[in-house]
Amino acid sequence: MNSPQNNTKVYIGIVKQLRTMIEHDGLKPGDRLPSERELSERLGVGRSSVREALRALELLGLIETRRGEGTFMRDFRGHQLVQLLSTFILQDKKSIRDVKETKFLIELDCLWLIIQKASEDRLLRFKKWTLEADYTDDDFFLEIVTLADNHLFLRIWIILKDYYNSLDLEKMMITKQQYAELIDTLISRKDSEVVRVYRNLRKLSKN
Amino acid sequence: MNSPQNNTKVYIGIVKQLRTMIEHDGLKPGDRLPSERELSERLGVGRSSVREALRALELLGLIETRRGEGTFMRDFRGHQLVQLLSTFILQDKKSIRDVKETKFLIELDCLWLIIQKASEDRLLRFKKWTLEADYTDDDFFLEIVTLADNHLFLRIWIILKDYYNSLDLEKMMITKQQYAELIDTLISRKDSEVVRVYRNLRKLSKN
DNA sequence: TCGCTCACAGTGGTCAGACCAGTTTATTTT
DNA sequence: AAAATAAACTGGTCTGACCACTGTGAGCGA
Repeated sequence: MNSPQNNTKVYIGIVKQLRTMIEHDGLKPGDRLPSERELSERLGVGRSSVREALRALELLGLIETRRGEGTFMRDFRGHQLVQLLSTFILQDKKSIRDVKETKFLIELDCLWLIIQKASEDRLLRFKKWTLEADYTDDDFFLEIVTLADNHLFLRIWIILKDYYNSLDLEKMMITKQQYAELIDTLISRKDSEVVRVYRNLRKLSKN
Repeated sequence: MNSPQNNTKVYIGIVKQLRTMIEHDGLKPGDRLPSERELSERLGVGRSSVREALRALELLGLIETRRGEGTFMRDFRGHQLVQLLSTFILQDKKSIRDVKETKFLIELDCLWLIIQKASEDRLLRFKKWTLEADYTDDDFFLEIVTLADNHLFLRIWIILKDYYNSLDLEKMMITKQQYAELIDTLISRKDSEVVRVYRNLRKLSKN
């Protein structure tokens, strides 16, 4: 499906070559990449072009550079993307509302995922933990989102959380009782009509 | 201009200054940014540093450069970020499963948002459209996600959709009847217990 | 006056070289 | 052997140069 990219910029090509290089050499987080000068020579391009590619990857949080040491693979998390996406894209009031809404719905999605995926026994322990755990809002939902076992939701949620906190808004203050109530409700609805339709659609989407 | 602070890289500072510049001048998608050389002079930094900042923003899909013309604000969409995030981050099978799961749940979230936000009348027209519209899967859900009026969900969904399509997987084939059934169910549950708990939590999160 | 050509200025794209500021490694000195 | 020093890296930045491309306007001809 690759279109004939006639006007492909050099740094984009470098990014792609880096990607295959990383895959081929099996580079993992923490591993070191070749130096800028070596890449420049090996790929037959100028060092500035290499740098443009690296800076882009750095901003995306995929690599990390340390002066005097080198360039390293990074354990991708939200990172810089957070500040940029947030400060650039999320400026008006409506956007802030969208963030709240999205964060909230993702948290509920994860709660739902946990309940759908967990066994009866696991579910009881989960509910018990909900009531007993000593947590702040962030920690609580971080646990929820982690338990949902969906890395993508985790990534997105962390980004939203960081942005949300940077807004210095009033925090949600929800009691443990309310959480427990929600979980109870979701559990009791585990076989409800809505969920059944959800399930059907999901089954279909599993090719 | 920039006091050479220890750890702050110049191009990061430039990105931030660009951001405030865009905000201050009220630049909108399609508007032109100052040339690289002018920015270089105005900010008191080298042109290569300016370029590193611009390339990073370009990769994020925030700006667009046209040789011979200039640099322009972009109407942000998934863009390059898609291919990069996808090829770099989403490689193993579990990640693919996460993408499907996330895409699916976001679509349901948006459906839920529409139903929650819409008036009785709007809802009827929506349901009618669901049955009558001639759409592909993508178009249908694009409409759903758009109607949900949450730009963040829209952005994320487009990214996921593009990645999903690039996988060359079997498409979901769901009938209009099934869609309608789901919508009916969601509407009928609009005031159900689950939704009420959702609402309560949401109210609390509205500080 | 109108319409066309064409040179020119401006813009992004790229490169090479230079220097700075750190880190690591090898070498010398103690 | 240990410590101090020097050399050889690394990324960070700036400058100047050249290319390819675009828009403009001066100048020419009709």
